[in-house]
Amino acid sequence: MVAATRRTLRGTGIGNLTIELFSTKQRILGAAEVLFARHGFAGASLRQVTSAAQVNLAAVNYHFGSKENLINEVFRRRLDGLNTERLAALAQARAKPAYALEDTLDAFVRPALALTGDDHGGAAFVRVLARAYAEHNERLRKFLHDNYSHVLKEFVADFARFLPHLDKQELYWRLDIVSGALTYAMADFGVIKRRGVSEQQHRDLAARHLIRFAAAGLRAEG
Amino acid sequence: MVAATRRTLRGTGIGNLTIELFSTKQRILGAAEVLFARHGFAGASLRQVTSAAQVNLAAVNYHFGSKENLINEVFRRRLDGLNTERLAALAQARAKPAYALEDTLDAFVRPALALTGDDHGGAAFVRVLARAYAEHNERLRKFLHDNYSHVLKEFVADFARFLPHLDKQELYWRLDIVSGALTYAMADFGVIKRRGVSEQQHRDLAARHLIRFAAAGLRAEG
DNA sequence: GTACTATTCAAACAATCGTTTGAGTCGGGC
DNA sequence: GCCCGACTCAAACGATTGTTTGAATAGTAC
Repeated sequence: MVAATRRTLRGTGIGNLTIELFSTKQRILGAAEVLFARHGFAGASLRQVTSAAQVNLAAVNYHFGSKENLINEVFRRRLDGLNTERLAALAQARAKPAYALEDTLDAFVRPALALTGDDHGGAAFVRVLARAYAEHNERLRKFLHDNYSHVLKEFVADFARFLPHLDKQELYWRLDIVSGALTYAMADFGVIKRRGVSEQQHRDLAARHLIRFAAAGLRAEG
Repeated sequence: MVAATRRTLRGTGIGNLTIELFSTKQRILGAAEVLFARHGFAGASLRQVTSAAQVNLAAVNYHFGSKENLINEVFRRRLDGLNTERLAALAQARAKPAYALEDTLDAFVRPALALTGDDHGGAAFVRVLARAYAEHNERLRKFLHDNYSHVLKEFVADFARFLPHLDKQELYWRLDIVSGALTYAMADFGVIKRRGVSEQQHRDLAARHLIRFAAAGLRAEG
């Protein structure tokens, strides 16, 4: 119970800074990510998750306390890194001599799109993100706002600078459409079959398309 | 059992063509629509649905056979009319002397957007539609394809005509983004608070924005 | 060795799930 | 009157849900 908030220390054992790659906790998070993407938060049961992760059923409540908290941790595991990368990309974009709207969008899109290709389960997570958008779940929105609203604020500030002809309400309305559209598109991206081009090329092309698409939508006059 | 496929005849009683507005079936469909929008297909239970509809629990299986079939019928009730209107709007657009891409998009968007404002539960249904997009449910996709693919085909034909620089694969990829973005935006539209303008004005403005947005994304060169 | 904490495990918990049953109600046709 | 089909209802079905329990199993510190 109390231990649910503490950390398991395993792995190669070089002191207590060991990264826990295959711990029970991480196995659960990975399996949950895939199954939440496939069947939704309500549709995937803890028995499916623990079975896929090859851990005991009780391990979820032991390590995470509840299913709802497991959902939160599935987001936290990826979003901590993703938003750090986004902020870093944004800082880099701001330093460009000809910093433009497309660069802001690029800083937002590219780190997320990179998730869909390079690693273990990142593509599933992007689909989980799209689920979260469609869910409109109040508790989940609160969790995301509490933890990552500062990132959104940074981006909104730059969007507002590049789109001075839009009042605040109109800007939020459009950003909502754009972020929803981008998230939906990226979720599908992981599924679409590639042909003839490398994954890196395909991702670059998709990023450029999405950015042009979003920029055009944001710039369009009322 | 057998009766599940037959029709209840109630109401004012002018012959057997009576429209059943408040029948048990319609009450279930209405309640299911709202609760599926709010909690998802797996998240909303039949007990919640029948309780909200003020009908007996067994009525669902009596009239619809199963929960999955109830989900299908929730879609059918709206999509039959919606797609008829979309095809009618498309025919009208094609007759215009200066028929353009924006008119095709208008024929697609406006009937759906009209759902969010004028009637009883239409806004909820648009959110159900957005759910369906995020779900990627195979059985649901098959149902929608089996029943409404001819509508999509008509629209795709015109989009292809207006966008000859895109090959077929690229066109589908963009249409997928656009329809996902539009559906997501329209789902949110029902929730957004209006201020100072009438509902009709607000909807017109939103339609114009969405269409410009989508047209810009579709026209953007690779 | 003992003591202690962390973790795993099988088993059970009450609650809820979709579905089925069988008796009961209602209304029109004969 | 009677019958019949359509419909509603309370109750129960077995299966599955998230969660909890208490014993078993490590591994470390003393």
